[in-house]
Amino acid sequence: MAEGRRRDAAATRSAILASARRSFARSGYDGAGVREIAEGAGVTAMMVNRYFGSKERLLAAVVADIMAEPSILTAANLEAPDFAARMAAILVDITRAGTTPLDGFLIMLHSASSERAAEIGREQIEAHYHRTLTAALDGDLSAERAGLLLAIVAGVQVMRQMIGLPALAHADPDVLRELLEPIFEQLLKPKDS
Amino acid sequence: MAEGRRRDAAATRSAILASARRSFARSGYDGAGVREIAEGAGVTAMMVNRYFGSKERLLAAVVADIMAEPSILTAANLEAPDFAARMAAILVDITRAGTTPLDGFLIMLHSASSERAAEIGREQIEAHYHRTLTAALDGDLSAERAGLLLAIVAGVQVMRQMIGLPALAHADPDVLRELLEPIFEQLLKPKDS
DNA sequence: ACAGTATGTCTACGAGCGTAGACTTGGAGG
DNA sequence: CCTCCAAGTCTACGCTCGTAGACATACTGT
Repeated sequence: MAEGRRRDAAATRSAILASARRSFARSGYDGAGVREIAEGAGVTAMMVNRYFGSKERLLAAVVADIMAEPSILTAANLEAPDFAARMAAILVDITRAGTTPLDGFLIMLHSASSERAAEIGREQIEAHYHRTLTAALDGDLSAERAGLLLAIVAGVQVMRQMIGLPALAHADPDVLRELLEPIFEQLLKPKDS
Repeated sequence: MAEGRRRDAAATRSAILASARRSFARSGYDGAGVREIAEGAGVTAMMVNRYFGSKERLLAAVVADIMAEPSILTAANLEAPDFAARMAAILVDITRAGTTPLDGFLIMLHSASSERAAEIGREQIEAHYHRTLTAALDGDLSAERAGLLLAIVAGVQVMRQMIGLPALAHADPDVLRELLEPIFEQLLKPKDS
């Protein structure tokens, strides 16, 4: 087991959770193995099941953990007058090459081929991101506009981090920000029928 | 083996290719099994390897086959004056619930957790979609704008077909079209510095 | 100091995966 | 008609996966 830690249940649980988060973000639900996750936490595979019951329950714990954290959609950001600009800046920064801070989306995207994982992701995305964003939008069609905003966030993540399309992955962040801002602006501003 | 066909190499090859396309689109590269693909083609698993060498080579064949087909980015569409509207309409129609006509993106998205599959997908996307679209755009930053367009296409696919976010999956197609069109317009129109 | 329990490990299982080689069978040409 | 090669199948391999139960060990309360 890990050197620094000896027989600390809470710390072990956290270590497994953190390792699972990294592995799921990198390889998706199916791609990440319990043994690999355990090794990343400095324990054996069985500890995963001891602490979380099963791999599926582990994923649910990871996703719940992530959703509890602040995100692009914090209240502070949602109420700011320059929300579009903030959102563009955060999205570009967060999806830069070599980093995976927005694990929530990434895990779900990588895991979406697994039926069960997709379901867990959909519930969490809808409950946290989509509901919050919809509530923050004024005007008609707020649910659809919120959905499209999330779709764009997801798409940028996919192309920059999963596919690694060079034109986006290696683009000048300022350029991307300037291109994305008016798009966000367009979806954020009230739509009256 | 299949009833209607008896000992026809070309037909068997096509059947395997078509079945693989369905399976890869549904479950991704890792999720789809060779036995399942073979069964969908009415043959045994070994035929897959006999005809395509390996599962990886089969994926490459499927992707190449898909890329050779006409897509949103046909020359006719690219040159049309109302390209943004066309693109929005096609995207919405193509990602409606229950259908998976744009297998190319979908397979790649579902398979992106597999390192090798992501590489195959990136090459094909860049060579076909991104290059074509970039060339069709006037003005500055055409590569970045093309990349963002593809990102939005990917994002809408992800949210509607993979995640199945209800607000998008069950939305009125006309509403989505109207929301997407100005966004595409914005990225398509020349950007001069 | 010692017992008891929480913590962690070891070995192993059944299943599914991609793949390989030997075998069988159908169907067309002489 | 009969032969022979393409077309397809069968059995099985080595591997990895998630999971289970029995076992070992370190900490803690008394």
